[in-house]
Amino acid sequence: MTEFARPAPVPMRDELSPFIHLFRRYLRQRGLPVTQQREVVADVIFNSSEHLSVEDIEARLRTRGERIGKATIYRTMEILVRSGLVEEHDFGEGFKRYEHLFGHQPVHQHLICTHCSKVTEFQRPEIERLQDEVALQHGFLPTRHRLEIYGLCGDCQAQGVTHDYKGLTCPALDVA
Amino acid sequence: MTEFARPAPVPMRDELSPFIHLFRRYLRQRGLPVTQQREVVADVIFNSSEHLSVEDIEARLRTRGERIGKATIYRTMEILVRSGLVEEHDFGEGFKRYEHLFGHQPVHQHLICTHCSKVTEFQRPEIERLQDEVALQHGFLPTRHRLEIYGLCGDCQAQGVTHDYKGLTCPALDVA
DNA sequence: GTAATTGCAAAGGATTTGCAACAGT
DNA sequence: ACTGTTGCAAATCCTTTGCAATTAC
Repeated sequence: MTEFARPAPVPMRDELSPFIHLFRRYLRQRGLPVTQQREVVADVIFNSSEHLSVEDIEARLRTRGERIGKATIYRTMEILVRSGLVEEHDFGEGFKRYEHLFGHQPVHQHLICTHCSKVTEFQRPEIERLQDEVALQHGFLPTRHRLEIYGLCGDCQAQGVTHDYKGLTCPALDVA
Repeated sequence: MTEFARPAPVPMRDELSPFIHLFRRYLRQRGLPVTQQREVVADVIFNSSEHLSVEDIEARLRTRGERIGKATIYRTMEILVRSGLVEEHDFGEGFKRYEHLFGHQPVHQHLICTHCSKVTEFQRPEIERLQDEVALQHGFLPTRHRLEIYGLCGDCQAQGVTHDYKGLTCPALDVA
């Protein structure tokens, strides 16, 4: 039941995200071949508003009937990140996640549910100021920052999920 | 020249960090054996004000003349984190770093040099407020947050180091 | 046609796990 | 004595890399 005829195993160029043009343009500017694999991988990212792992991307490609090697996905992500069209995240899960930068605030932060891994974005412009202030105080030349808040999302709370043990340990408070 | 007689290959109990008592106490409370390996590994962390990787810890153990398996270090770090005496960090380097929590502000943030990996700590209490505010707005139940600022430390700037390409890409700005 | 990409499988690095020998209580 | 730990090696997970076949230009 995993393999059966799909309407359009190879998606038509016209059905790809309009943002694909930006990626094609970037590739041409660098003299890099615009391959079908690169287009489809980029399209998966461009069509998702989530923070996808390489495994997620693979799964969506499979759903589309595409069979693209994992190495190609990794190599394409590298180019996409370098192009500035996609951002790489490491939420401490042991693997990376990717997010396109269209329709987002140019700088934003993340709320990460430690139970269901859902990621919600928010923006607090004062972080930018704070970064510059702190950097100045320490003679630091800042390039980027990351603010992440971990906890339980509303859905998980509604389902009665309680906190993991994280932070709930009882540190020994006085010397024995 | 790596192997020669060391004064005290096995450190005496009395020379261990006074904080070791806290760890012993934690272990006893749980009915876990207080082993020499656990004590020495904990002592390495307790005696360093840096953010150590498992490899760093191994190196320091070697310097002390201790020969402790990597698996034991990993297993001990797990207990130390659970005890609340040590905090685990993931600065996106592909491995974890550990820091003890004595003599630190209970909550603090990090400045990370992308060139020499030096970590500087700072504290901005307003982050706490911000976390709670943002969480409230999104129906989130926060447990912890992380604010990290990446860039070049003063030393590296003084040595004439310039930024990596990170953030210096030129995203295609208009549709082709 | 030529140069770069693809896909596979092997390599790599960090971390984990299985298991027999061993240490702590 | 009994239970849990240690250390080694093998296994696992994510990611990178080498190389012959293939594709873009």
